[in-house]
Amino acid sequence: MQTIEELSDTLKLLSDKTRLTIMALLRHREMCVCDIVEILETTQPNISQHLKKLRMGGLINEERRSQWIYYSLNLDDKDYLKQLIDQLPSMQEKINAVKGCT
Amino acid sequence: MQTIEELSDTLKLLSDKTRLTIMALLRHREMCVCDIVEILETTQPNISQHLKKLRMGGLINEERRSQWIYYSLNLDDKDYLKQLIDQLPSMQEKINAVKGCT
DNA sequence: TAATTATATAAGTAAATAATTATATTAGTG
DNA sequence: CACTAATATAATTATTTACTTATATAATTA
Repeated sequence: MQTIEELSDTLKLLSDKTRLTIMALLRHREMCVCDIVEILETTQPNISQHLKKLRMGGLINEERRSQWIYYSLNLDDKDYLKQLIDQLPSMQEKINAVKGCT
Repeated sequence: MQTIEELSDTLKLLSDKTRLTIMALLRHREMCVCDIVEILETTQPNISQHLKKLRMGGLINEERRSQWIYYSLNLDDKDYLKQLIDQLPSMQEKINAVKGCT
């Protein structure tokens, strides 16, 4: 159970198409910023800012490994959000289509 | 399964605090516009416009009965949204606190 | 340590949108 | 039919926000 304000803030995070696509990507595997930038074909600051919002909203985890920072879903305690994310189409084709940024 | 765009549009509808509160209210029972206006303490056009968006997004039903138009949830085929709405706190106290608009 | 790669932050701009005020529509009633 | 009540629509305004461009930080490597 949460307040209406908490839930609306969370849904606001997920209601942006770019951020929702990031969540769809991370459903497949953790990714670093450059992976996401390449797949979504946008600028690095754009993705970086969206990731920051998702992280501050508690929806993703961040972990630095040398020069890369990996992001992953953080929904283990949020079943009602997992159900949402499960509605999203597979991003596997898009993931396969790029070569990786390293 | 839906497109990312469809889901983000739906979440945008639910990410507004006023609209999410309307959904929380309708979880208890169908309501006419004046009920909601009274409970949320805002203007009639404001609520009317939010209801229109929710209706056009397929999230609520509309039914006229003489001069009143009653709105109710339309989530029977959307389990992943029902779970969301179930996260919302009860509005029973707020509903009890008003006298009804008729 | 200079150069490079990956990422973050800051500032500015343009577009989207919630709320307000004013007006129109629809239905019931004397 | 005039009047009132319930609701919708239109237009305006103010706020929010996504994206861009420019710059800063952090880690790696030659």
